[in-house]
Amino acid sequence: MDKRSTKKSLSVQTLRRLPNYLNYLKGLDASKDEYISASALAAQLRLNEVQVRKDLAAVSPTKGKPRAGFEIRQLIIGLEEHLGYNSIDEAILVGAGKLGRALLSYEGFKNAGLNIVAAFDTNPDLQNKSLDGKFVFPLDRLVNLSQRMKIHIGIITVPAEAAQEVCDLLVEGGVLAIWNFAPVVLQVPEHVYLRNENMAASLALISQHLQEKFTEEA
Amino acid sequence: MDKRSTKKSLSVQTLRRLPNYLNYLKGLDASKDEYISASALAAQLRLNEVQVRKDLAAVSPTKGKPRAGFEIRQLIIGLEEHLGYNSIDEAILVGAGKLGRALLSYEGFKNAGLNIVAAFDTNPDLQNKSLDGKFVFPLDRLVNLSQRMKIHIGIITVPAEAAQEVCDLLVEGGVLAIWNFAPVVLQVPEHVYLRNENMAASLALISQHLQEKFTEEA
DNA sequence: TAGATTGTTAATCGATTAACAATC
DNA sequence: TAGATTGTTAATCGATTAACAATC
Repeated sequence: MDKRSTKKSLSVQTLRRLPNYLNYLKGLDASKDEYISASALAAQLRLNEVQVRKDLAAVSPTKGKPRAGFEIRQLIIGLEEHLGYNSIDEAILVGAGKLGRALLSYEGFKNAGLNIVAAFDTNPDLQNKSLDGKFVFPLDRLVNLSQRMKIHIGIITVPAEAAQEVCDLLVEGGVLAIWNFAPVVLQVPEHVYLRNENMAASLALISQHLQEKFTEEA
Repeated sequence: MDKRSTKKSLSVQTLRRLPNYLNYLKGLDASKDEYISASALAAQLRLNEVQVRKDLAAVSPTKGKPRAGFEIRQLIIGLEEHLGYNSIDEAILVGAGKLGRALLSYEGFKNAGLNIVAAFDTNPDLQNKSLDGKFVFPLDRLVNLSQRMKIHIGIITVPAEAAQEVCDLLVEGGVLAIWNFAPVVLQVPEHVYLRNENMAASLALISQHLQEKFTEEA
């Protein structure tokens, strides 16, 4: 049996917390402590203790030890495994504007299991040369290249107006997941997983919070 | 009584959906329909009908009409109000790297009630001139300028290692909310609202989804 | 042993969904 | 009137938190 299939699938909420655990643990001095308790980690990250304990129990390959906590090295391994950092996925990015280029040049993706192999753009000035280390192709090469390279992930960083059209091309190119940074609700077929990075929502949360702060002061 | 204080505060989940409603409604041909039903909107956005109806009821200044639905123009007004698009908040951005510049030049923030008034960076090559329409100051001007301009929001787009230090400066500068793009868990005092834009989590969700797809096929 | 910490079971909470009456 | 749609109340679901026994 494939070992992968034994990996339990985690809730969206849990998965959101994992990168934070990983960042924190990696920031620790490895030579200092071998173990960390769920309680200590919870205090640092301002989370509920039981919640952290359950999360850690779900990802740690080894059990936690009473009185000690969880083995940090094992936790890191488990977290990276569950975050998919070991299985590299290949992606193409469409829209080599400012945001697109920021993503193209972001070094952190490599360690997070994402490899952006090529970029696409309609602007002829950007085409057929490298930009931030990735070759930029014209848009009409997308479907063919994507199919031939069996790309799984498409990243959309084009303006809102162009996003659905690009999305359709990616689907035609056979991608199985789309990471959308454009502020539009895209229509995708059932079998394609759509993940929207929605900054407008973040902004709205900040805005609501500030307004509350002011009204309660008044 | 201040009208603002009558605005009910919405749940995080609801707030996340609002930008999608707004995008969709704004994309409609204004001259075509005056009303839209929660059912129709739900179908378009692949959401539950009752959920959409409740969301719309919460933000629409006018009640929905049986047999017709909600008045689109009113909905747009209500959505923009609840998303905070009418009250402009001023922000400063720290870290004029690729991602920082992408945000500096993003036109959409203006309409979303966010005005980035200045940028800061440690790199002398970038300092004391305009970049993407914003003036870039050296980091040691941050606290003073932020205080004097009574800035409410700080945006962090520096590498992980520098993020906490920048965060502390922003807090000292008196910001009330921090929008953090660096992959670190920041420590902020109680009164400061922290919003993490956590792309690692998005990526993990995509990765988990792809793995499930493959294991269920196998 | 005593006490810190894990792991598990039960209670709580909030969000989603279902059921259905009210309305135009 | 009939039927589509709203609005509301109740049921369900899942995630968080609390309580507590097990363990080293």
